[in-house]
Amino acid sequence: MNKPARKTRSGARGSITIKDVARYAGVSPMTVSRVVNGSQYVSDATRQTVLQAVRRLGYSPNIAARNLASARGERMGLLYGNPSASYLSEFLVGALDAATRHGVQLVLEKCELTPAASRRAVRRLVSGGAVGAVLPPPLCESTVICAELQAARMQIVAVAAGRPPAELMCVRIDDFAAAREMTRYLLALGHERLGFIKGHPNQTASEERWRGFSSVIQEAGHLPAPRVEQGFFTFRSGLDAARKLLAAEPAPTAIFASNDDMAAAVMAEAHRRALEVPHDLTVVGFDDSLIASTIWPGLTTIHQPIAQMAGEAVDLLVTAVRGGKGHGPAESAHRLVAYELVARESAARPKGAAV
Amino acid sequence: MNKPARKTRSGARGSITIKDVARYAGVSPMTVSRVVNGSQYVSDATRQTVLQAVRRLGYSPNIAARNLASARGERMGLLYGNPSASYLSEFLVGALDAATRHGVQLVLEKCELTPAASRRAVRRLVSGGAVGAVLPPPLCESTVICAELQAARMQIVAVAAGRPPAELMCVRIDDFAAAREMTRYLLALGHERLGFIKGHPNQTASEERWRGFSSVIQEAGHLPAPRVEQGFFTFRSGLDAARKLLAAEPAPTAIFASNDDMAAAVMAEAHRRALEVPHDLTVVGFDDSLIASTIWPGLTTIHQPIAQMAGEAVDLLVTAVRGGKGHGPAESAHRLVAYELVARESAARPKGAAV
DNA sequence: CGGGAGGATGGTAGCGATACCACGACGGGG
DNA sequence: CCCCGTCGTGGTATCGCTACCATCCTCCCG
Repeated sequence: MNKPARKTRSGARGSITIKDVARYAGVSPMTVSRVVNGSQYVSDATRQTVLQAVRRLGYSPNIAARNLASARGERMGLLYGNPSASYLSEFLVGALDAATRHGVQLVLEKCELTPAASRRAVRRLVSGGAVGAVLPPPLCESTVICAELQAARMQIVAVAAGRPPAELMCVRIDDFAAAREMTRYLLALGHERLGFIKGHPNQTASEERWRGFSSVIQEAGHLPAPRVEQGFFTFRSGLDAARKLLAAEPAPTAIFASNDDMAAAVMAEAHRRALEVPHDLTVVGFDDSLIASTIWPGLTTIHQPIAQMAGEAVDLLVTAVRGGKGHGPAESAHRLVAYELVARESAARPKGAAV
Repeated sequence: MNKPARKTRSGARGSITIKDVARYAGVSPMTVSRVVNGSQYVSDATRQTVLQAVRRLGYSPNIAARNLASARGERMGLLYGNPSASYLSEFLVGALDAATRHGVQLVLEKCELTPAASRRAVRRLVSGGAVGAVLPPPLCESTVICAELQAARMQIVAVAAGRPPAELMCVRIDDFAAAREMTRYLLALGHERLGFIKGHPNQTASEERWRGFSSVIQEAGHLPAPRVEQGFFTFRSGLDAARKLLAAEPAPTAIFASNDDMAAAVMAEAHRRALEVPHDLTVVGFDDSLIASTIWPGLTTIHQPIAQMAGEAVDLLVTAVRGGKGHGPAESAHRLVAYELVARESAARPKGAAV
């Protein structure tokens, strides 16, 4: 004689289980499971009924049970190793949020850019049970890492690569268009003598940004040739580039740096030369990383919805991993998300310009 | 007739289960479970045997199964909402790592500092199934949030509160001692005219740092009174403070800002006045946040092992939640971790000093 | 010296979900 | 017209672990 109480109504803790849904929809638990997991072997009518029951009851699958039964750990790896590190924070927030939503575990792994370190990181990820990996920049550009991961049969999503290889899943903004918009913004303010600091040549996004900038300049036609310096996405490299740009005669009235760290460096160098930003010099960046809003005056820059991108990357990964079982091999998926030009205090009309 | 294969030897995927350990140790699975979960009802001899078996076999419990069976979702909340935001990234890394180690889920929740927003955030956390919460600064100072959380019967760990209430669990560095060390460092370099920028008065850590600084000054005795300005941990407030400090006659040769954002602002202002750091002015910060190593010259500062602290916070939380069941109420636990003075390029001997 | 308290251990029944098979209902070719 | 392949669905057996009891044994006290 067992105590019969407590099993009369669903789970002990009152949460909705798959059985509740099944009963409500008048089907078997199995069918509910199939619907929830997107199996093809369910009639449309049944599927609708079940989905409605799910919605009505507010059912959400118990992750622990699912993992236990399916023995698929469903851990997603997140390889990081970030030179321009302010990125990571927001990225993690977005990724973690999506992971929680899907009930998968996120496993972090730090990774230097050397081949040996890459291999080690990937191995740790594999032995940690990860079945997919998110690659924020600049790791997404590393062919070594990608090759290693693919050899381990992992799904990969690259985030914010400028021109990702077609066979990889990818989430990014349109760097080219964003750079164009920013450049047009500078021209619209009345700037004519422009300076540009390129990003790290290893990253394809750098070239996209540069292409965007120069395409607008060329279209405008009548402008003096912009001064261009090579940077490497670091504050230090921005400082060097700024020194050269500002030493020129005549100096540019506006400088477009390929990321925020370098833009911050331009501001620092400008101040050292007793140039007020934005009164004497307009400075704009790219990324809207933390430093952009930390410093004063705040940096006009291109906002990347980093958290959202990270979230979508995890979404993509989960879909690929789950779908990869039922359907064919993962179809190549590229996702473009919207950027936004954020105008803060670092950009204004050039000094002599008419209002 | 079922296929008998695959259950002959432990799990399908070859992983070690509790039964393997039990068989190896010659006890029942229940006993193994007790040992692993630290129940008191196990004899020492048995415990040793089991532990040895665990080690020998490399057993690690299946988290999914554990969560399923015990119906304890074991989600930990992480409330954030960070003005000095560069903190968050490293914090998340540490917290997530520890969470993965313990097999608990981390649930993020953003939270403004208003009472209404706090209440909402806590409610979301509760309904999300969190049983404990980590509070990074500055949230750990909010009595509203703490009260709300305690009302929801959650375990709380405050991180990096300067002087935490005794009844809260807490992980922090010794702000007082760290500030003392930094101040002594400045004196050892030969600085005598010092400036200090206080942190936000709402945060107890601010006062600890200030007390540390001034205690060393007082002990030294012979120095001119330091110039002190009130800051609020933001770049902007650091700029204002720096302006006042550097306008003084004679100006200080070294400025100690209560965090890195403000120190970065001091450097910016110094450069604007054509003062070279560290040649003309020494600037030091506190926290070793990202900006400290992003800018150039790099900031000499106090390194807080943020990731480690976040990890310990999660450890503490897990222990409290798990232990809270078998043992008495959680004993108050304060954990002090080691800080480190990181000397970068922003501090040097004062200009006129003998070498 | 017996009975009861309580420590140490084992047995059994799930937790909530999926894997795998079985089964009925179609539909088209031989 | 029957057989067989495929679709849609339900049943059953776990997945690895812990809750909850039942049990045995020891030791203390009256």
